[in-house]
Amino acid sequence: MIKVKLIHNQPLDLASTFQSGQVFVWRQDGSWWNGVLGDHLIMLREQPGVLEFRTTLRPESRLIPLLYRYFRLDDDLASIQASLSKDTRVAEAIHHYPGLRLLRQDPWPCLAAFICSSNTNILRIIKMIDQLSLALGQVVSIGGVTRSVFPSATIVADAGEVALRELGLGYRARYLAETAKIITENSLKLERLREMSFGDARNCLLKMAGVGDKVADCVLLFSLEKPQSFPIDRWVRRVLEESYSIPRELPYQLLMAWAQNQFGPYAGYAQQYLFHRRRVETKL
DNA sequence: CCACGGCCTGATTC
DNA sequence: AGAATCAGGCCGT
Repeated sequence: MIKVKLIHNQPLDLASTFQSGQVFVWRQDGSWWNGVLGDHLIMLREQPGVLEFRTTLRPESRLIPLLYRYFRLDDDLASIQASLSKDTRVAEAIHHYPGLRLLRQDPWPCLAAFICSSNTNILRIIKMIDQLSLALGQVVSIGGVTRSVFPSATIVADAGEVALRELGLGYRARYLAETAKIITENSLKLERLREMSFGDARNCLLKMAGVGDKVADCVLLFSLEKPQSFPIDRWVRRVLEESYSIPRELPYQLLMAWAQNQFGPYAGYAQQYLFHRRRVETKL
């Protein structure tokens, strides 16, 4: 159980990155965070310019390129932030959370999480993801920390709607079961959506059960390499109405087009900053 | 294309 | 206290 370090030169704040609603698997335990990526348990601790980690992956050094991808350390965040800061509301949000980064997640767990996210709150999403992993996923542990792997689409499909309902998914059970089944039967590789254009990948997602505009845009942004994606939930809509004098209750597509024009090719980053800032403001 | 009601569930508000 | 509302929507009509 050795500790390994990933040295980087990028703004990175684990707390805001993990708690800004893009991912639901990370838990804080003292100065360490633990979570599961793929089949492996990861523990992370941040020091200036350095990410310290422990993992069940062997050899441990194999995790370094994976973390590099996961945290999108290939994005030059400073220059993205500079270009987004032409917008004063976004600039203000960046000022508060300069180390908030978008993550590059695995598409299936990401899709599943956001199918579960409809009409509910973050606490309950975490609970549902947790229940799915505990009931259907393999156990992984390091030292005293034990977590469970998020089950594959095949395992979820085999479990079936009734079992998912018993895990507390409610009406989302049918959506997740159906989508898992389609993905398994067509051996549809969600990763292939990365190679498609934003519009093509989006249309493909929209055909899946439980996936509408908002869920599709979350999956595109958080796992499919589409940084122009601009998911609009209640919070983001609220910000647009309050800070940009956007009329209330405009249709989703109209708002999305406005935002992509306003914020440009990295509109998704703007969304993440605005969303997180607005939510924290409410709690204050 | 838009508007509307129903839907699982748990916490919070009225 | 018990009902309505809210919470990171989607689906069918």
